[in-house]
Amino acid sequence: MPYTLEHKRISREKILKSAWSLFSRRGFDNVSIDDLMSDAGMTRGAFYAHFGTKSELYREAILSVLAHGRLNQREPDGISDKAWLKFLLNGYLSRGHIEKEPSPCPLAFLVTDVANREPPVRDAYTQVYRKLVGLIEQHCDQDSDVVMAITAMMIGGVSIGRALDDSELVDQLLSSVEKVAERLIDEK
Amino acid sequence: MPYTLEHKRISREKILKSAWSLFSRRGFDNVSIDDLMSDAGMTRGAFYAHFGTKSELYREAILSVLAHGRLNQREPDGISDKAWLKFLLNGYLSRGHIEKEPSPCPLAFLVTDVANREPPVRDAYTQVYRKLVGLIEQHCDQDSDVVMAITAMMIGGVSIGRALDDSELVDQLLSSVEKVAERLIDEK
DNA sequence: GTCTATAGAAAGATAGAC
DNA sequence: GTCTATCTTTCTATAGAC
Repeated sequence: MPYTLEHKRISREKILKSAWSLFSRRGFDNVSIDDLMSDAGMTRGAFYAHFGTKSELYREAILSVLAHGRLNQREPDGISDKAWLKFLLNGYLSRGHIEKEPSPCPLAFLVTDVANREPPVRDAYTQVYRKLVGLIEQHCDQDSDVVMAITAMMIGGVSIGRALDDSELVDQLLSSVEKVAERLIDEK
Repeated sequence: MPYTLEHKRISREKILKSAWSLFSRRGFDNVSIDDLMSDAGMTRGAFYAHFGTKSELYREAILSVLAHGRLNQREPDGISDKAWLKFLLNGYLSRGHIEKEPSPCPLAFLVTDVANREPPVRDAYTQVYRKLVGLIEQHCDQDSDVVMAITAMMIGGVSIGRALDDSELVDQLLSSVEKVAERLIDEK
């Protein structure tokens, strides 16, 4: 039996990982199934043994953040809620996240892209969004207005940063958002 | 002489208007030149008398906001800077902007889309972004950190709102961003 | 399950008539 | 300047061999 269930699971995970990375960096339409599969080390035909359509993969790739995303990391351990939140902010609002991160945040990298897609994809986005909001809510004792404003700033900051052409301006934007977000967290 | 210079100018403006609307609502890749031209009341072939490539039109459509965008409106007249800014915020962070506006803000509607494109397009986006930042800076006496955070919240709020699947959550997001932005404006 | 080959559709850009 | 017709490429999805 050359192909086990476990082998299939691994192939599926490889495809999801490639999808997360490539869709985020280039957008749904600019990634072909050929691109995806060769990045995952397979060829086109194998794709349909795992997913019914390209769009279905898109949805699954977004949802995979819930299981594998940075948001699940509890390190550094033993620090306070506020400190953890500031640690999160610092990594999120960074040039590294924008330029190099192989598994970036789909909320920021795919906002516009998702808005133009079918309900199942937007539903996946909404689930991930709720997760981020919930997480921030847990780590700072501010009302939900402030929490939602902070997430909007984070996602906005990173997505705008990716669109801008001027790296100085990007640095300024990221650091401004970080400062103001920290101020909002510490208020009260 | 059936085709005057003025007639050409008008055709060009029609194409730009259609491009602004359609690109914003569906994204660059999901709008064909056929779609654009029939929306503008012409056929495909005529396109190339006005623009060299689809991408060139994209850039021009984004830049056209500088001349024709809401940001140039000075109404309601005779009100204070802060009041004008709050008026802007209220319209920007609204379901009407997200759902019905025929000429929406490309900064919010096209963030992710622009990030995946060539330098000339990103340059256009950057110009429009600077314009919005400058405008907000002029109307509130806050440091540039707060100004950039507010723009990130605005653009983030609207673009996320377009991606979400749950209209209650969208309302909550928009109103939260508006409240916190107003609070930041009034501070000090 | 994965491969190669291919069908079928869509879209960007060009050519030539009016 | 605008039209119709067409070339060409690209890509999703399927078919059939191993």
